[in-house]
Amino acid sequence: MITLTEENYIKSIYHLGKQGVNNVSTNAIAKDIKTKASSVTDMVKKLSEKGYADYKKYQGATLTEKGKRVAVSIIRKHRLWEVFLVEKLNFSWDEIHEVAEQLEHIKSEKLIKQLDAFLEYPTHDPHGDPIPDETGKIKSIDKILLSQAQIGDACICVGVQDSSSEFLKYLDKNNIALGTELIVVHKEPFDNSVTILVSAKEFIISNMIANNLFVKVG
Amino acid sequence: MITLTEENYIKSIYHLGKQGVNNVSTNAIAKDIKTKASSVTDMVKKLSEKGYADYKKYQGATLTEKGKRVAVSIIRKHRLWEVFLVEKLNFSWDEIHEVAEQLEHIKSEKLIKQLDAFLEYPTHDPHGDPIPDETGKIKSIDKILLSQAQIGDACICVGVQDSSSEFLKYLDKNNIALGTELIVVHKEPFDNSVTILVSAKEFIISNMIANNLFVKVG
DNA sequence: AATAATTTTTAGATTTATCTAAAAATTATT
DNA sequence: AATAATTTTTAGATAAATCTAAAAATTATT
Repeated sequence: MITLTEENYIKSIYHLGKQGVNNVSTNAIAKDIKTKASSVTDMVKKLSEKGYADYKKYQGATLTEKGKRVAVSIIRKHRLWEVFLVEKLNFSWDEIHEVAEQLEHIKSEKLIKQLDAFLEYPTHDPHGDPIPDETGKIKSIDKILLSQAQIGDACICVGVQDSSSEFLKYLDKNNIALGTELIVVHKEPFDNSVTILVSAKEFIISNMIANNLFVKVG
Repeated sequence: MITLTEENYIKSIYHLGKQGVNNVSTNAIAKDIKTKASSVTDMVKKLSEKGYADYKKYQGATLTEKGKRVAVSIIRKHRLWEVFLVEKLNFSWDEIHEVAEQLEHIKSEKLIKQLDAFLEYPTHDPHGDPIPDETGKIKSIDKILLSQAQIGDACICVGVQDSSSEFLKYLDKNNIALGTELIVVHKEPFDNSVTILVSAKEFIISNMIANNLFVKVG
C-alpha cells in the first residue's frame, strides 16, 4: 500500500523532474513540499526500496516507470476533480487547488472512471493543463508563453503557468480567461511589458504576467 | 486541527451511543474500529483533552456537544457523497460505503454546501438514512423494522439497518429497493420468517432479513 | 590544488497512533 | 463476601514521518 505522504513525494519528484532536471535533488524536494532535506533523504530511500524511484546517495532521485504511473494517476485525479469543482459545483478557478489536493488521494478506480464519464471525458482542466487519459497518455498542445509571442501575433489564452489564487484573481479582474482572444500590439524592451488588444481595448501587462500566461498563436 | 483518526473515533462513539448506551465502553469502540482497547483508552483521553468527549476512567466515553457537531458533520458529508455516487456516478447502493468513508474526511465547507445544492438538497441517502442539514438537524421518519409489522400491514421500504454489500445484493436480487411496496401476508411463529406480497407475488423472507429492513406502515 | 561554501546524509530525538503484556479495577459467580 | 472472570488501564515497544545538529561529501572560489 502506498501512503498519502509517499504520493506527495512522488508528485513532487514528477513535477520537479518535468521542469528540466532529471535527477531531482533532495533540497529541491524539501523546498517544494516544505520539509527538511533530512526527511527527504529518508523518504527517497524508502521510495527507492519500494520501487517508485531510483536513488543514489548525493545524486538525487528520479522516478521509475512504476513511480511515473503513480504520479500521472494522481495528476489525472487532481485535474478531473478540478473540472468537477468548476463545472458542477460552481467553484472559480482560483479556489479549486486545495480541495483537489485532498480529493486526488481518494482511492477508487471506479470513482475516477465514472467521474471522467460524468464530466464527458474532459481533455484539459480549468487552468488549461492536459488531463492524462486512463492509460496515462498526456496529449499536450503547442502553447508558448505570452512573453515569447511576437508583435502582431493573434493568440488565444490556453493555460497558466502559475496557478496561484493571486494570479488567477488578477486575470479574472482583467477579463482574461481560457479562450480569450488577444493580439500582441507592442513589446516594450525597457521592462519587457506587453501591450495587448483584448476585445477592442488596449491593455498593458507586465513581463511577470506575460511570463505566466500560455497562449496558442494563429 | 482534527486528525482523520480522531474523526473516526468520534464517529464510532456517536454511532455506538445512538444504539442505546450513553457511556460507550473502550472495548465496544475497539471492536467497532478494529483496534485494541489500550489504543482506545489513549485516544479517548486525547479526545477528552481536546474537548470532543467526556471520559472518566473505567466509565466509558460520551461525546460533548462539540464532539457531536463533528460527528454529525461527518455523517452529513458521508451521506451526501453517497447520494452523489449513486445519482451521478451510477454506483449501486452496495458499492458506495468504502468510497464515502474516504470522501467524508475531505475538508471544505464550500465543497459540501455546493455538493448539497448540486444534488438538490437530498433528505435521505441511498440506504434511506436521513441527511443532517447544514445546522446539524436530523429529521427522522417513523419507520419500523419489517419484523415488527403486523399481518395485513401495507408497507413501503424506507431503509436498511445493515448496509453490508451482501445484504444489499440480496435485496437487489429479490427486487426489493427503497420505495418498494409490500404487504405482510403471514408471520411464521416457528422461525419468525415473514411472508410478504411484492408486485402480486408471494415471497418468504427470513427473520434475519426482516430484522434489517425498515418500512413505513400505511 | 587547497580552502571555503553549500548540499546531503547520518545519528539520535520527537510525535502520533498503534501494539503486547502485565497490573488494576470492575463485574459476575459461587 | 470471597473468588473468578472480564474489562480497562498502564507501562513499555514499535512503526511512520518528522525534526535538529553534526558529520560527510560535493561544488565553488580563490
